[in-house]
Amino acid sequence: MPRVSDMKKRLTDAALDLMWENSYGTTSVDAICERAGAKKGSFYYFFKSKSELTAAALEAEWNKNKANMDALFSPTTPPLERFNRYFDYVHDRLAELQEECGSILGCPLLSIGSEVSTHDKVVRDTVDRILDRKIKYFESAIRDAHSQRLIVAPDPEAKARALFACYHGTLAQARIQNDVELLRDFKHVAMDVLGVKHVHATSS
Amino acid sequence: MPRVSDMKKRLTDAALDLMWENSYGTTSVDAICERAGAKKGSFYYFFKSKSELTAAALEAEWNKNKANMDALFSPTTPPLERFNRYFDYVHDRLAELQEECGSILGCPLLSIGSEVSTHDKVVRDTVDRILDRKIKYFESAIRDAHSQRLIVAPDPEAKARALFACYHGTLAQARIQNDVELLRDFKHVAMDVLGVKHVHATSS
DNA sequence: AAGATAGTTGACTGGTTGGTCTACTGAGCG
DNA sequence: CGCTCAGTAGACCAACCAGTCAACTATCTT
Repeated sequence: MPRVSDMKKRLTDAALDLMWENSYGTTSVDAICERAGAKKGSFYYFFKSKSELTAAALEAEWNKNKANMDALFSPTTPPLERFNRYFDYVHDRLAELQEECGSILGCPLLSIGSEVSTHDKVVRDTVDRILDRKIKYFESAIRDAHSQRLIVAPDPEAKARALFACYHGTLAQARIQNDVELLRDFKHVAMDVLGVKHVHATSS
Repeated sequence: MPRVSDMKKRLTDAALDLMWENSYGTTSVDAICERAGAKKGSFYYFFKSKSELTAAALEAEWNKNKANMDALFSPTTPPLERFNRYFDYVHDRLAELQEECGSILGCPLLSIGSEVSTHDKVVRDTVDRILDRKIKYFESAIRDAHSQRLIVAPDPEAKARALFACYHGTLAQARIQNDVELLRDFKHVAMDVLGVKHVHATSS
């Protein structure tokens, strides 16, 4: 078979970078091509539309991150510790990106998802699917914590969704205010949401 | 003074409607004009750019809602009850809008804010300012709850921010999944975040 | 009635958009 | 060598974009 090319990857990488830093709507096909060093023809050779490219980019990003998530949420780590490590990891990563590009970028799934949800079924479904997969990490950590009697969570799925939503709200807030410190405190909020008993000296 | 016109209001209303349902990026000046029944010239007579119009629209929306917020968060209402009423109100409102337009729309401030935060200072600052004002309602309710010993919240501002972020994350999630039910459960999550003791029969 | 002022009109510009199309290139296989 | 075929090139298109402008109109004041 003739010729192989890394162009597909270059295009999805470029797209994700631009959409993460800016937004889906303001990221043009031309801009994606330019950053990927591709010409229009190549773009439409690999993808039949901007929204298909976006779906592919999000899936690719997920695959890149999966191993990392698996490690952070390894069953060999105590369940509540998994959350701490995950939140630390995201905090550090976003802080790093902030130095590169000057802005807190939040979660691309959430930003892109909420931007296109009402008018792009392809991207929306992809976002939905990936979010579901991510929630599964939360869910099983919560179930483990429950079975170890660290928390009371008779409905781990609902608890996971709630915590997930809270975390993503905080990420969005951090993006808008461009303040990474909002993420530092989230660990404690998470423990509240999970219902971990406080080690406070306060009574009443 | 010659001639009065409601065009400014029609423009901000149209803009907010369109941006709420779709997004900032996909809402064109032409589309705003069409919905407002205005011509290009009128638009640029009142506003010098799309982002200035957006800022004005968000401020106008805030003013429209302020009285309502004041009532919901009235100091005459028991502090935790204020939250219940507020969450119920938003839930009902979004459910109503869903019937009209088929989608859960979330919070326009958050969607627009997170979309433009990295590249539109005017809109970003407006969003930031209004979010701050909204958090104040949470903050004073939390402070009241604390002083009535309903919760333990030595830092009401931080607690308010946390709850606010959690709520907006849930709104975003509801928008993406187009599922209003996610909001119904939030009341309980909120009580967890606030640290209200459970009335559960369950013992650890 | 006259004039000042607040608001309206729509044609126009120059650049950008997502997307199409045809001609081309180069690596590997027989 | 020459064929095949994955991948590349870039000109082209119609629609659309934000924004400009000079002419126009309606209403109030005097």
